[in-house]
Amino acid sequence: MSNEGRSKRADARRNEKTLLAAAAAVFVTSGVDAPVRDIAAKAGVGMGTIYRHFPTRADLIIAVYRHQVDACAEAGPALLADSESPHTALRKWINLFVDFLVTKHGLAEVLRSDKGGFDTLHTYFLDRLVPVCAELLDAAAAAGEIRSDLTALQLMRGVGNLCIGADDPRYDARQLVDVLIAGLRRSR
Amino acid sequence: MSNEGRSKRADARRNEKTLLAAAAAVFVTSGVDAPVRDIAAKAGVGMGTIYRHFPTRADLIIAVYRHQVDACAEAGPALLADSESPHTALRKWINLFVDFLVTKHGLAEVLRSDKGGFDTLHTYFLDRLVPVCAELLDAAAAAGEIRSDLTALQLMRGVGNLCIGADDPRYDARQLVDVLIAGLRRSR
DNA sequence: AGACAAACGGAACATCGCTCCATTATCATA
DNA sequence: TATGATAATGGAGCGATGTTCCGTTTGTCT
Repeated sequence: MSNEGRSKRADARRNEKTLLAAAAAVFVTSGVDAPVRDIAAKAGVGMGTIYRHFPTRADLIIAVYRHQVDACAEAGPALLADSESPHTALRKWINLFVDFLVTKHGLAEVLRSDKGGFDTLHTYFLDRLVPVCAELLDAAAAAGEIRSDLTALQLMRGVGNLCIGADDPRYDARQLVDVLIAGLRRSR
Repeated sequence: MSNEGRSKRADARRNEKTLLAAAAAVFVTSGVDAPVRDIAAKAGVGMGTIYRHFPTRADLIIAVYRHQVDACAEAGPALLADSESPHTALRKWINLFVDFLVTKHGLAEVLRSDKGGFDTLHTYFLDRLVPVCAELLDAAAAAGEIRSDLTALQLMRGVGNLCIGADDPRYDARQLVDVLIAGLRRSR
């Protein structure tokens, strides 16, 4: 899907690039659930073209943010190597993830749910990031720094949920995630 | 609004009861964002009737769950008096709130947002519960048991967010809330 | 150049929230 | 009890949005 190779026609490849740029632009102004028509208009293409390239909205969102998600995933092992303790590495990595989420209006909202056909999006994020999170989590648990009764999947979903509604200035998602991570510390 | 007294016509009062019952029934099967048409059909009335009695969906949801929210709010002071420590009272009260939220499909989802006209719902829950939460939070802070840099509003929103998607059996909202509350404990 | 398939565009259909007002039912009053 | 004022109803209709479908256009290959 979203083939970047030479296998498609030239106009198809061109339109895919145009669509990604248009979608990225619309996402920052109207959020990730902007009307399909708006994205099509911004790109100057018909709606059929969007659906041909990105059958579901999830596919489009994934394509737009793939690089950033990958960067976040790849930062995990590096942090683990560079930080003085696994718990610190975990905290830094989670902060990276939170920074990414809160700057994408509405992304955390649609990331949450298996509802509405956003299955693919949910699955992609989890497949890509849960293993990284698990590595950091295991390291911290092995070092005896945190409780070990929480799975990486649980933690990721919890953090994702806490980032919902971060647009509201009265709600500080970062602070709540801090509290959550503090709660991981092994008691006593 | 939603006058229960003798001031309205008999058929109006009758329809209001019918609507509340129908809405409650539909909410458990289809979630709180079930189509308005479905609720009207279930109640055997026209859609205009719904909008006359409950101008926004939030009004309907509030009317359906008002008693349970009130019960939760009133349980706060009682828990504070009965528990051995304010922190324990806070934990128990939060658990009460979480139990309420996770059993109402989709309620946490719509509770989150100022988006989509659910303002009233958000406001009602917060007006009713934040003062109670603040009392418990202040007591625990005064006892030196928890960090004091978190507002009751922040905490309530965080807990509400963590309850989103609790339908999924792989996601245990209660456990994550436990971790969050544990994170409130004053370090060292 | 010509032909063929890939890609396109946008009209058309479905769903849902919400409004509007002609019609119906209730109730105070004579 | 009959009646008229008016409270309340119901559902067609409008606008917004997601999604499909197919006649038309355009690239590419020979």
